[in-house]
Amino acid sequence: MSTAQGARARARIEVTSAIKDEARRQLAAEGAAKLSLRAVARELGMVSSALYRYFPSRDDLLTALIIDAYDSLGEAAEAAHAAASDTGPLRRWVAVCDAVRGWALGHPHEYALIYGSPVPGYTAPDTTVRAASRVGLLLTRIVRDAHRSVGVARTPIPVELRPEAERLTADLAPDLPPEVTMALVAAWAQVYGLIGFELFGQFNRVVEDRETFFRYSVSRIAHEVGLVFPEKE
Amino acid sequence: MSTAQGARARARIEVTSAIKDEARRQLAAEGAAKLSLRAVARELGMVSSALYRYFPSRDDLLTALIIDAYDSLGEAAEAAHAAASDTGPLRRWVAVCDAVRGWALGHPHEYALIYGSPVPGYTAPDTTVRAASRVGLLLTRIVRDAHRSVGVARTPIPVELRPEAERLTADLAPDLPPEVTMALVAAWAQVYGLIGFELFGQFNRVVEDRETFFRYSVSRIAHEVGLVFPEKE
DNA sequence: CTCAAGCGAGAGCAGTGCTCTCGTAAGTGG
DNA sequence: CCACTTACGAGAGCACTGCTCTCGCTTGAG
Repeated sequence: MSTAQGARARARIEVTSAIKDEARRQLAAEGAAKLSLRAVARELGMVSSALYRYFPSRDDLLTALIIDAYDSLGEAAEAAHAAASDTGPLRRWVAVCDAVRGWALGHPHEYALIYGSPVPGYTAPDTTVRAASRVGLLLTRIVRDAHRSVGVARTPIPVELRPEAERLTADLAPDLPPEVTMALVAAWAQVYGLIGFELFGQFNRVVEDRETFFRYSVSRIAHEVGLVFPEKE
Repeated sequence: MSTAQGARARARIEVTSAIKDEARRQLAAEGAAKLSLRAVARELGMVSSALYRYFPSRDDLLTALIIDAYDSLGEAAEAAHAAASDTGPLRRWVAVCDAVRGWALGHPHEYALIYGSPVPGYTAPDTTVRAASRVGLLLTRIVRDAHRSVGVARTPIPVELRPEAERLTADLAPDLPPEVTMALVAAWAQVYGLIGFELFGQFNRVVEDRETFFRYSVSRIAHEVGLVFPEKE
């Protein structure tokens, strides 16, 4: 139904994706700030005003790129998870984190776009939310599986956090103990912190062997969410 | 020697700081992307070209703002530390982290500027490094004090990380065990991750009581660097 | 007192996002 | 099969940006 319904429509999605491709190229090359509609149009051999038939504004183009980036990152993470599906939870956890880091290093500007400072007056439309949560859901799944199979360690949480933890658990993973959901959310943020520091140069002249450092830190974070530590290397 | 050496020089530093103030205002209001030299000049009643007598380019203005932001953040952290100087290490740790988070929430655009995605082709000049490391040094000091007074817990690190950990220790805190320095660097990155996720909206519709969540998470991270956990509330 | 240096003003260049209008080509209803 | 609406590309134009260059005035050092 969506295929071959008029050459017009087909051409439209083709041009749309050509615009996104060229925009992604410029984004990767120069960063979001230097992404220019006119330059994209120029490169595609069209005039700038024509581009507005496809994206109503530069921000809309950026939003489209952001969603694609989330999806690309999510796919990379899921692929890594699938490749490690026959190993234990800890190794899968590390594999997924590694994949996220790898994607971030390979697509620094796109990573910055989705996890760095948001563009000026930008608030994420709901469309992005689903794409954005893929990695988080994946990590949740790993912990959930681990919980089902071997059980996870728990650290008590203070009373004032209990309501928060229970709401979170109900939303994310009702089958997990609240302590774990809590730690899981924090863990994901912490992994993001490690990647961000590396990517944005805060580790320059501080950490040298960043891959080893990352793997180690991420393992410790995994321990925090209850994944058993002394899993066979 | 630096005071009152010619009205010319005095006027210069006055205008320079007036420019920075107005630029900071625009930065806070609209974000780095919308900071415009011409708008700054306009607001100050001068013509845009005059501004180039003080800052050779827009990037140089931004760099100046970045250094000031680092200093402002560092001061906030150090003030919080001083205010909690008669308490235990864990509470001081939490106080400093809290101050950093507070500063970040109060200056989101400036925080984004220094810890979010770096501006386009920008590489931090050495001038910024010193200002940038103030918070890290402060956290190091807390852990170092704790180590001297009560000792800190250690978690063994894998062999492949030993050289890294030892180099790091030599650079940062020779009096600390390598396991701790290692964990400390990771901890700082993780704290940054928590703040970043909150600031950039990743906790929207996920975490509600963010202050409590942050304090708790930061306490757990403190535990990771060996600060004793069951310190009296 | 002289004179080079510092400074502000203005014009100007190349670039940007975005709007509007105008022909033309494509697909649709009669 | 033909008229008509719709989608689209081109072009001109507006307001804005960072940045450069030149021109005079002011200032402070020699």
